[in-house]
Amino acid sequence: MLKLTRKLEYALIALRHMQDKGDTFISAKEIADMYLIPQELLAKTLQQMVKLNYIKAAQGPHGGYRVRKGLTEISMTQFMEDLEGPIGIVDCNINAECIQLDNCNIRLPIKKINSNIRAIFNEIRVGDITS
Amino acid sequence: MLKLTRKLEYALIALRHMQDKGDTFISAKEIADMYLIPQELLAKTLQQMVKLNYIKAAQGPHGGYRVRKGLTEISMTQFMEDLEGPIGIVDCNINAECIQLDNCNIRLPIKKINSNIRAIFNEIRVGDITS
DNA sequence: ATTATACCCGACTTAAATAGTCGTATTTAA
DNA sequence: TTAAATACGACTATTTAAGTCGGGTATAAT
Repeated sequence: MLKLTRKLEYALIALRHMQDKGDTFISAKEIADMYLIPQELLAKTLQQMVKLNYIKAAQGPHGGYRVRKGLTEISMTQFMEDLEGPIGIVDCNINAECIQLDNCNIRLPIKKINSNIRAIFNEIRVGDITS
Repeated sequence: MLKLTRKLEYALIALRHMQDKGDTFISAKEIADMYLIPQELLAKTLQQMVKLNYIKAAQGPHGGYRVRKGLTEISMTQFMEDLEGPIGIVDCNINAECIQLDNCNIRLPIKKINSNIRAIFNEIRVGDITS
């Protein structure tokens, strides 16, 4: 309950590691070995972040990834939702497709909690975690 | 990601419904029918709440459950953890059994986020949702 | 006493989400 | 030409959450 996904953890760990290394390209293997993360899984996550323009990739030997400037300013909400889709502690906060909607007697207070949680992640920037 | 369990939703819906009905005993079936919740599942959850002394049960015809006074003062953190176990957005916030612990480069900021989320639920009482 | 309604409880099954693996192709530095 | 790296999609496994079932006990009403 209320867990972050591993993908997100791995992404943040990787970003922080890359950030520490400055402008040099870091391979998925290096990060996977260092933090004992399954390499293929990490690789997929890094590729996703390339598409999102969060990081830049270089192919070939001595290739790898490096963080793009500006990433650190992105809010955690955006980061998390880009990687994993919308945040919502219950489904009706996301798709509003619930058979009980009209009937539901706890909808409003739950919605409020949900926005409190979003607020937390809105206030945090990726850079707060990775630098 | 970051979802509440249905069990928790069902529990809150049931509590609110019972609360609205005052001191009369309400059957699991009545609630299940009204909110389209699987009856057996709801029943199990209600039974768990009886053990936790959150509600009182009466057996036999016209039996059912009713809310105990004082429940509304309990914090959501306590309520959630009683029903579903410890809250932690990552595992190392719960059991501290992670092979990467020493190595982990995002542990502290994540821990801080975790306590922010706990803080939200600490400030909310069950009664804020069910009455 | 009997019956019907409701709680009690544990074992089981199913479904969904998350996590992880594999194979193949492409790029590029040495 | 080779080796090291990314790119990408399909596949499998694991874990967690959700839901079901069967048999038991209590009790009010008749």
